[in-house]
Amino acid sequence: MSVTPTRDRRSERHEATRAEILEAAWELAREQGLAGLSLRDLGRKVGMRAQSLYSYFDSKHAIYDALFRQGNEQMLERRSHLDRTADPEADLRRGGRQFVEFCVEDPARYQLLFQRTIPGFEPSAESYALAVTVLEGAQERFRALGVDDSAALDLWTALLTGLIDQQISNDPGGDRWVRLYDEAVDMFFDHVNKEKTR
Amino acid sequence: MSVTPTRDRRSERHEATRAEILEAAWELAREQGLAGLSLRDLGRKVGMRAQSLYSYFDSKHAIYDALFRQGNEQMLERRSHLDRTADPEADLRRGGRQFVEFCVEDPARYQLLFQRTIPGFEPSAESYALAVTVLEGAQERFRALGVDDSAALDLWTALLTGLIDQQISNDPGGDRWVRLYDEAVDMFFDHVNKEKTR
DNA sequence: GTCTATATTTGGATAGAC
DNA sequence: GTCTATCCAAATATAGAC
Repeated sequence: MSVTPTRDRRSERHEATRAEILEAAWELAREQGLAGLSLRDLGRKVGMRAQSLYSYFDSKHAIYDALFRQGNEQMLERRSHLDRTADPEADLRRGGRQFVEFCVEDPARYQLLFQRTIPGFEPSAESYALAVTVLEGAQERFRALGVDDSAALDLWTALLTGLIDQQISNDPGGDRWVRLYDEAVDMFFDHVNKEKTR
Repeated sequence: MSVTPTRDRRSERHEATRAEILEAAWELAREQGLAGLSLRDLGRKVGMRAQSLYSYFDSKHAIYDALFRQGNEQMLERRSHLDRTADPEADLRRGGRQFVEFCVEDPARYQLLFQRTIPGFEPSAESYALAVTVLEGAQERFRALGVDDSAALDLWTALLTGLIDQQISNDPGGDRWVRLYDEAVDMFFDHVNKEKTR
């Protein structure tokens, strides 16, 4: 008679190896660019042949998908620590700063999650929905602020991504643009509040 | 006795073919992304084998270089039609708008000129210097405005590239972010003028 | 699960005939 | 200047032995 153990040591090991592969993939993406990721290098990094990776992922695409999902989960995890207070402007300020820092701290992740530069890669609808959640959070706070203008949300995202893109493209690892965050947000809220009272 | 003609029909033809190749390269870059450009496709598009392209360019790299140079020349040509008036704020407004439109009208060109996403491609120092010229023009107008703050210039570039990036990434071919230009610039100058009078 | 062996494709690039 | 013929390298992916 066979006994079914409650823990499946085999699949635990499988999952652990999968996680190890993804971690190595992040490192390679950071080192040589997201598009430069190759299965050979990835295999070498985890101590196996490229072909053996197929025991863990169906394709290279599936690896990008898993990375995309991990990135989104990291972002949601980060955002879950943001409390909502009675002051929506302060909430937006903190949310925006967190977003900028999250993006700048790992340009490869930013590229995967928010830019469409991997040829032929489309995130799964499920993962994409996570990203929309973040935008909706911001929109809600704008409404709480009394701003019902969709242009305000678009201007807000443009302001944040402008700082992020300039920081990543022209001063990687530095803070030349990130340090302008408070000033930029002051500017933005001065503008929004002026529009409101018109 | 041989006679030297004043026109060299052979090199004229050579130059014309080079130009034709570059035009085809732009089209391919627009269609399938800048990084997706391949010599095989490029040759097919101009009706020759990939190997024959080597009669016109030393390498694929040399083609990117030539494209980079052309893109910068196009930008400078465009900017040469911008007059400098007695009103530096109006000059900045027009210059910024022109820049946004120039970038948005050809995302592949924007990617080549301003983002660093082609693996291993570094523009020649000469071409890079052209790009710096544009920034210096903006800086000069800020000084004329009485703004001597380098942060203002950085905030200005972040604002413009934020609109551009969002437009290209999230509404290609549309105007969802570009149409916010005037509002964004109003916001910016309100802020700058407030700082000035403090 | 990992390996060897191999298929296939797709790049960039060179040599030499015409 | 263009072609054919080739080379070389790198990449994804599959088959089958162990």
